[in-house]
Amino acid sequence: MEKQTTIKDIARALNISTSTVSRALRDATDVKPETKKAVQALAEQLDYQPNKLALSLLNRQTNSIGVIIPNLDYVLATMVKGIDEVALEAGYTVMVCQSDESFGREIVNTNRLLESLVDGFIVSVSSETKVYEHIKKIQNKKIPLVLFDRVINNMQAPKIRLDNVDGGIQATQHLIDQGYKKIAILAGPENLNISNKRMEGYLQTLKANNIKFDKHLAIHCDFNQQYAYEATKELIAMKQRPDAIFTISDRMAIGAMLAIKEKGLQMPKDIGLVGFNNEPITGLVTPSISSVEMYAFEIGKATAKLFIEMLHSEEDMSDREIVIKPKLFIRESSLRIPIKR
Amino acid sequence: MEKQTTIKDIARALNISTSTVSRALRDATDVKPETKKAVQALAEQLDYQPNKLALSLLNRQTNSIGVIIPNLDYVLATMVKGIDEVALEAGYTVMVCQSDESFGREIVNTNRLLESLVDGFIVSVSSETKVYEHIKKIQNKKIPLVLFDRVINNMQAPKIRLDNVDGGIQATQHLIDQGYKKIAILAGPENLNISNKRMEGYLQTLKANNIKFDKHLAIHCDFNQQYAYEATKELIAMKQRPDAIFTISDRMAIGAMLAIKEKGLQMPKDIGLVGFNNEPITGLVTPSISSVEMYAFEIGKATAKLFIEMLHSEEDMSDREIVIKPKLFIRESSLRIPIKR
DNA sequence: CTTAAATCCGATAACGTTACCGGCAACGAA
DNA sequence: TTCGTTGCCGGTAACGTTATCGGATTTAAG
Repeated sequence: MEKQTTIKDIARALNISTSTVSRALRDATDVKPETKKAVQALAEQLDYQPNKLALSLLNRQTNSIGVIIPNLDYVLATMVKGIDEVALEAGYTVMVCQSDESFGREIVNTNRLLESLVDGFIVSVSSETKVYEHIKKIQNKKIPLVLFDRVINNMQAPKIRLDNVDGGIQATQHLIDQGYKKIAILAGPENLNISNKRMEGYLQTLKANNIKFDKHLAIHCDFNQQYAYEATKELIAMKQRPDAIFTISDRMAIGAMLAIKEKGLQMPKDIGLVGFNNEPITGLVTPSISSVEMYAFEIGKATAKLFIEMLHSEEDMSDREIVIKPKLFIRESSLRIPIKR
Repeated sequence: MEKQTTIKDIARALNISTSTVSRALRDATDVKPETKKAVQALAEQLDYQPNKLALSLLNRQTNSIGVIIPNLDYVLATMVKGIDEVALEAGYTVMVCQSDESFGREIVNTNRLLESLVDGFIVSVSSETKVYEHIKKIQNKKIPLVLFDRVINNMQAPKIRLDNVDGGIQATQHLIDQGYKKIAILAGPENLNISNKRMEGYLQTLKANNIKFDKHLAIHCDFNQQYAYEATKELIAMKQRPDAIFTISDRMAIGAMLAIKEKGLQMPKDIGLVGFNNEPITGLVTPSISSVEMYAFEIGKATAKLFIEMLHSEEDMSDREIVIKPKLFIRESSLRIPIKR
């Protein structure tokens, strides 16, 4: 990597001062038109590009956003796409750091970006993360922070998230409406808030419909297809097996589907299934799987918008919370009774 | 965002010079132990973090890598994961910019990162990209560049890519071995190199097996499920319809599968299907779809390794080309004759 | 012809950090 | 006592850029 052309090179070549070059390039008023032209021509010729580093150092802003996420699966990749789009539009560059669900890597990533490389943070915490010192550190340094999707509940920061309780309600109520009586739930890790909220919706709905909660029908397992497959095998091996399963992700729904098929049970007749995320795959498998759409792209865009608003506003926004409503998409896996309109 | 503590703050507080503080923090030899301790203690207390911007400006290196990719679908997200892992290990931060397959956004992203924000580039071009001026600009400025996956053929730069021709050969030969006679191909956009190479493998294999190429059986369509669905509908509506389809992505294979099912044809009996990428979904749909594994994670890691080697070496590496061998995973969609071992 | 205003430009400091050089003590040796 | 040698520290310049101020020259106005 060789030395890039700088304002000094241009100044030297034209025998003028760097100040004048700087002004000429920014098309300031107090530069003679000829000088301006000469400078701009030479800049063009030498392929001059201003050094952002120097500018950032001077202005104390980098015009870049640090995005900390646990992985790049379908949902988060979609959210990042939304963030990216809005950020690009607003002139910001996005630095995406994925922790691969590792607490340690989340901390490393955060610290790296903290070294004055970004103007602020957009964070979704990993499933391993139970302690939030590294996030609090961002706040202590008064650096703008927005939480999204996997938000931290008792943290004073703007948040954008899905109404996960409502998602749980929609899924569960739908299964009840379809005549399912023993509804199991495959939840995620116990400390994962989005999972717990979806389960809360499930519990609320059972109660509202006077169905007693059977704790054997609620299984926490890792956010992954294989575990869901195992867990489902256990569920449907019970003497009083459930007649429906609500999984809090589509990956898990796929795992459940595999176990159900293997056992030779029919969906939706013998057993109903509802997933979460509404990934494209849910419409492609047989039977197609009902799933709760979480509008990931919109959440991403809303997050970036809120973040940029925060950067430009003096107002304290730490109480802001944007909650997106999910929507159940009903497909074959849970539709026993035709929907009336 | 408030002012962060700097070396000056510490110097002022302890009534010493910034030079001494700097040395004390770097644990240099020529500082009195007491001074050193005092400085380090105060730095700890004030949560001092060195300003990377200032360092980068001084050392002319940022320790970050710009990654330009067309999207964040399964394959590229997996590759990015690989890049990320190696880069993190080596102390680099990765800036991922996706162009969303837009030529314009690719240029914007490149220029943004060019403003001295990254030490080099890892690039996979968008499917829209037919002109490479923005990439050449990187090279003109003598900034390290590595191309991966969707490489640019006639560009003098290190490349890491899949042996796409071989992937095409494996898929096509397998279909021929399974007794399919009229094998169609769903290719991507016409200027997309990876697509053309896979097709080249297809053509070579036909020739090697003395099968005449029928140009009506080769369809170029957008890299997407919907178009593949439409194209397949046309293919199987032909009077002499193909008895097998090779699609150059799994997304397209899914589209083809939907069209085939809709028509009531059976896989693998009536029609065989082979996809590309070996996405998890191929093993989950019914029938499961044979697909060519491209080892995306390994490609990502190899790319980052080569890139970092390039940064630290004086040697000209622009002739380097790492080619990864793909491997066909045979599943239900194309298996008519049991494989003998 | 003088004065005020307009036009154009350069010097300087600053952003945060480190490399480099030089200086001042204190100390031991001659 | 004198002279080098350490040990410790401070000053300065530099990375690339811009904001600010002030100065010089030209132009316009009286």
